[in-house]
Amino acid sequence: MSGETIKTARRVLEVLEHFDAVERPLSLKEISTRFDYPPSSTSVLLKTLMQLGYLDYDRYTRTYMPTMRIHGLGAWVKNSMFGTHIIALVDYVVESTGETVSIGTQSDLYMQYIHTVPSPHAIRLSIKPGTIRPLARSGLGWLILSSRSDEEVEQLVRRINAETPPEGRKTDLGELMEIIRQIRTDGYVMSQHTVTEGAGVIGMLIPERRHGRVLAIGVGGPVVRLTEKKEAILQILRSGFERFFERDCGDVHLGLNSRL
Amino acid sequence: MSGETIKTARRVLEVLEHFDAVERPLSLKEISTRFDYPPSSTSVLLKTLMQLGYLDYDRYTRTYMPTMRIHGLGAWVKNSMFGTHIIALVDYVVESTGETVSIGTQSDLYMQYIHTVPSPHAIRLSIKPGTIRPLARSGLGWLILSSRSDEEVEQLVRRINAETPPEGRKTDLGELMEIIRQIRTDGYVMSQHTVTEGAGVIGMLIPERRHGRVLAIGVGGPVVRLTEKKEAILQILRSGFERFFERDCGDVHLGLNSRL
DNA sequence: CTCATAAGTTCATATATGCGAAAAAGATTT
DNA sequence: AAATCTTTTTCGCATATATGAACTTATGAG
Repeated sequence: MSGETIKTARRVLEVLEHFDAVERPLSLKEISTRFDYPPSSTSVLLKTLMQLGYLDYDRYTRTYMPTMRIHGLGAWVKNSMFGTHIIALVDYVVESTGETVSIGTQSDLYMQYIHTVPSPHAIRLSIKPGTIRPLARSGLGWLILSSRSDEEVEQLVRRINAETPPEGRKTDLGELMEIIRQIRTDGYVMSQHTVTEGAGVIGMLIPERRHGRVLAIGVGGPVVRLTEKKEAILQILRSGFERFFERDCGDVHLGLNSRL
Repeated sequence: MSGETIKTARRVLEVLEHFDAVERPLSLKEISTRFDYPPSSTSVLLKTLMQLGYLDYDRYTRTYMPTMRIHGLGAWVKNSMFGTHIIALVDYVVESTGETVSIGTQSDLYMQYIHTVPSPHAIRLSIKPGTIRPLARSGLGWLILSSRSDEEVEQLVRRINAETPPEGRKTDLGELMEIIRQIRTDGYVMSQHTVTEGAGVIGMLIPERRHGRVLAIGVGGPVVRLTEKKEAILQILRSGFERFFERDCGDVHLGLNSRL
């Protein structure tokens, strides 16, 4: 499974995110040091971002600062991908459970968190939107797979194993199908310690696709807290669906006919 | 003056901006065609953006879609760079003049629009935030230069001319100093047809620096409309300063002592 | 004012990336 | 089911980019 990314693409986004982290102008030196980029590479990259309109450069303080161009990006995604009702659902579940709530979808052969609202608790599961997890080895990944046909799952597992390097862990189809059958029966997933020791997720499929994508909602937090209030969380999710989705959603599985 | 940018950096931002323009999932082919990128280069780039968390990929619709990671970037810039009072000033001037209003600053050897609020008119001057203009050949550029000492202006012009390719237009210091003296006398700039035929800008220096940066506010639009209501625009700018800035701003020049 | 230090730029070379052509995979039509 | 078309991936090679060392410029300390 290739994890290689284009170095410059990664750097562009690292730099822009770093400005978000510090929230002040930065010098070439500060960025170069922070990411261990060579100064000459950093200089060319920052000049490029200035030319493209994303940064401005003050010769007198010798610092770079983002322009407002960056701020406008992606404003449409929230409504287009989630609609006001899914956003309302997420906010409702955060308020009602007190935990971090995320929306996940299948992204290539991964499960990807495409939206996250963090818990107000100081002790919280911290998930950055965009984060990817193995599709066949994460709670929401299993949940999403449970919406696919057995044949599709088999095909995906074959693909995943084909792209796994020899030293990587292969996915056992039999074990995975067992997990998926259980999820289909329960109508939800609860996974503990699967990705992060001590952390878990309780999730359900969202009874609506967006842009052809299966979406899953997950409540994440320390396993101890999740275990204590598991039944409450499930009830909150169910009542959230009733409240924010118009149609009957007694059977939240989107069916074996996943190619819509 | 080197206009070269790193190809991949440019592509990263072109792709992300294109999603904003179309507001729907896109296939590799659509992106490749839109920008005339080779398919193999497009494939690697999109996979990289997925790995970095900015896009998700749906294998079934074979389309990419941004995640919410992009949406959070730059949210702090508005308040940090402008404060609520400069934002309020801009909105007030847009409402009162009916024209596009922008904030410009010196960025390296350019004047850069770092924030823009478009006019509600259908016929409006359209300026994308981040856009750069020659410092010595634009209205807001001259305005910003008017806040520098004569010595600093001379040094900048020398630098600009050194970086101008042989076939490019050199800046005549004498002519420029004449323009700048006039602006210093008037307390504002009105430029017509300088960058875009038929378009102009009326601007004043903002009586406050942010992060060490000189800021200029400009009202842009068709020359005809600007000429008609020039005095009104100047009055609106002045009353805006009085309203949104606490200190006395009778002399909006920030002084010859520009190194604060 | 001089010297030392720090930051940023330049340039030749090494390496990563981009490209085009071919191949593979998927979808549509017959 | 087979053929055809479209989209995406693969791979060897050409080109762009990244790097390190040296140089230049700017700043701060004495």
